[in-house]
Amino acid sequence: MPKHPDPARRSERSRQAILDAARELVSEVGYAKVSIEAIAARAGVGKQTIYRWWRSKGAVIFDAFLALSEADEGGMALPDTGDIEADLKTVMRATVAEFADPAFEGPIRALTTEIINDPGLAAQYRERLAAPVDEVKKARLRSAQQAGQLAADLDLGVALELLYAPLFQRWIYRSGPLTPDYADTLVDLFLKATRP
Amino acid sequence: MPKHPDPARRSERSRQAILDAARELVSEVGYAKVSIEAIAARAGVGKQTIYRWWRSKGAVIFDAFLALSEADEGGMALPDTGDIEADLKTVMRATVAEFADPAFEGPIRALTTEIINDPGLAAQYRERLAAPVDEVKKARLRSAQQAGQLAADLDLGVALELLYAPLFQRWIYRSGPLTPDYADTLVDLFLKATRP
Amino acid sequence: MPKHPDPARRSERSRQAILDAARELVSEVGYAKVSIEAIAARAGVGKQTIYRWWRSKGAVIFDAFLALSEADEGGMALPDTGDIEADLKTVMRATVAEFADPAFEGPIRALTTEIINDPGLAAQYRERLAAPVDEVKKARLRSAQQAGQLAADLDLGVALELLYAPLFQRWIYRSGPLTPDYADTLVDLFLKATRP
Amino acid sequence: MPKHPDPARRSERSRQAILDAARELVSEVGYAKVSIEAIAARAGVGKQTIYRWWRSKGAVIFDAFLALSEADEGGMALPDTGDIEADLKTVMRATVAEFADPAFEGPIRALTTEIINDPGLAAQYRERLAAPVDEVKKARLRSAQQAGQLAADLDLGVALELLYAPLFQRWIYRSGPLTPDYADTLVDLFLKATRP
DNA sequence: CAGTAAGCGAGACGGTACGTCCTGTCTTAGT
DNA sequence: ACTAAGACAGGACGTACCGTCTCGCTTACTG
Repeated sequence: MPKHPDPARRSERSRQAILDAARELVSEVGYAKVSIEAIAARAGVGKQTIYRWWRSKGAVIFDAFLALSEADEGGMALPDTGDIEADLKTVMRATVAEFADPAFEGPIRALTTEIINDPGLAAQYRERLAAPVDEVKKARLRSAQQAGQLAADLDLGVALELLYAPLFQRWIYRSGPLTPDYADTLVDLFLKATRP
Repeated sequence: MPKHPDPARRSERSRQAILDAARELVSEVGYAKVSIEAIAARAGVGKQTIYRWWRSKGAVIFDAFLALSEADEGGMALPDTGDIEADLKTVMRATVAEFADPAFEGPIRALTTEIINDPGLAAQYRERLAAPVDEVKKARLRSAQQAGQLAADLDLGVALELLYAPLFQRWIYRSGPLTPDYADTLVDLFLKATRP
Repeated sequence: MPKHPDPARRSERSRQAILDAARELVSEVGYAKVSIEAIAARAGVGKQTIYRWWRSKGAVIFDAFLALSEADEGGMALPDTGDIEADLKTVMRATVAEFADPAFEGPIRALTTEIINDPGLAAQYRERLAAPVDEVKKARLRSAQQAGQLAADLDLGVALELLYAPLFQRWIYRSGPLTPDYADTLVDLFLKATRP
Repeated sequence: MPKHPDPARRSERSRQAILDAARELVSEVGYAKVSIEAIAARAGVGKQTIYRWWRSKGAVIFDAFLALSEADEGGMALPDTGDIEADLKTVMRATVAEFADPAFEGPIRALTTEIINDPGLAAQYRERLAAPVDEVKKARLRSAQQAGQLAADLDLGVALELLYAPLFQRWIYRSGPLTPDYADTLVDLFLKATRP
């Protein structure tokens, strides 16, 4: 049985220093070149303190960004003008812009890399990062559904996949440009596929 | 000026030994734990010989799997019974099964990891692995298009994304089961989105 | 002012457990590989309890063996048949045998290592371990002196050095065999050097 | 079978840098506080290069001092005025002074520590450091023997032990002062024990 | 006879060093 | 010229301990 340290004795100051250092280092040198040694040194912390509480470099960095995103969780909401097409295009154009933003690239590619190879991290990602965001998106779709703009029997989970996955895949493989036009195209196809 | 080695003098025997060793090691210990040293040792080759011809571990392993897949490139074709729905469901169910196959997992996740972080590898992937396969798929869609089963103005590249990306995303994030039903659902949505 | 803990409150049970654990560990893994952490763990004791009462690993282990040897201090006496040559040969042969005993080796080499590098430990060694034993030996020599078998002006401390140091040095450097013959040779030389 | 690296490929420049760094560090911070990491850093050498050629810190430092002492091996000779008592007193007083010299202490205590616990090192010490020196001393004794000043059947190895070991033991245990008088006393006892 | 201060087991902490592994470069011999 | 072999400087790995530092708990003295 793996022994877990007692969380009650955990030093909050060290935890914060580690997460901060991890974030800084990732943005300075890139995910791949971050080492646990460097995080420990930057945080002014013994390496053991990292190994005591995280299983891997990926887990630390994941936590670092998780903590970041959980901070600004509150004020998330999608526009709801009643016009589902207009609203989705607004949102998808914003998403496309976000994916095209170079500052966004590094950490997210790194994160995705880790998630691909670590099922545990994937589960955490889904539950703590993706799920809350998806829930907000589903709320907007549900509203449209009740307004009769989307098929009543539409599975909203699958719907989100249909809408977002093409964009995601194109971003991963860099297999095409991420433009507002592309966002519109995806919304058009999505609406055609999901209308009553 | 970087000196490029003379490809004419390249030892074919060493090249093969390296690619074989790379393939074996990936399946034995997993992508992350494969090292260039280990490949060299297994192949009975000097490390320099690897560094001379490849830029990174990722490039070697990519080449190793590329060579493998280029071997059986010839006989690829999709069913064309005239019934686009049936044909797509057949293909998508097969694809779903392939993604769910554990033997398929390791190497592909590793490959995807590399592709995410290396634009050069991504380009190679698209051109040498994805493009030929996509062409075959597009041929089937074009046939349906000409039969009036799909919208005439449909962009086939986008179409492929719409069809396959949801599956791909679900596989990456392990965010849902990969079942025949799911394949059917995707085909249904796809056909609804793309019909004339 | 360095604060000294109050010896009155010292837990005898912990003290014993620590000394026992130290002894066990030394004989199990050898002096060099014993750590204070291991002693504490084995003794079921907090590390601080060791640091509170001892200055170093060496001090603990020294104490452990000291306690051991002080236990059987009583019944020590050298043979006195009146024949100093025979008596010394008996004793020296026994000493040679003791040094050649593998079970004796490990701890004593370890102890000597510590003593060489720690003057404080050396002093303790001389006063608490060597002195009592030397006193017994000197008593026998004094008896011989009074019987006119040894020079009246012989310094008994130097005499003991002359008798035992060659053996000790040979043992340290492993520079020659430790045999009964060797013991006899040393006694012969000693007696020649010290007779009236 | 332990694999030994090929000595032919060994870098002489690295070897020298390591031995120099080892010597410097020992005299700067003392044997116990020297680490292999520090030697490597000071020498501008990878740790692996040290581990490749030496088994332990002790072995490196031993080699460092060995190399040093082998440098000035040539001009060693003991005085031979024909008066063995005067000559030995000269030599022993010098030896006593050497042992009492604080600059001499550190490294030699450290060396002795290592030798005690490592039979391999002890063998090297005897063969490469002690033996040549002992040979010179034996030569002087042999000369006295031939002049009829020492017993003809005296074993010169044992003789050296008788002469030097008491001093050595007193130095190790710090069990008495190292003075010229003490040197004289030892010579007197030695000559009494070994005269014809 | 409570109150309090010590010693105690436990173990997290900032650190240092360990010995191993691998990287990418360089050198030597052998085709 | 290219190769197999492998030494090299460098640096990160994950582990083991160091000696210090809280934590609550128990125990024994004291007011």
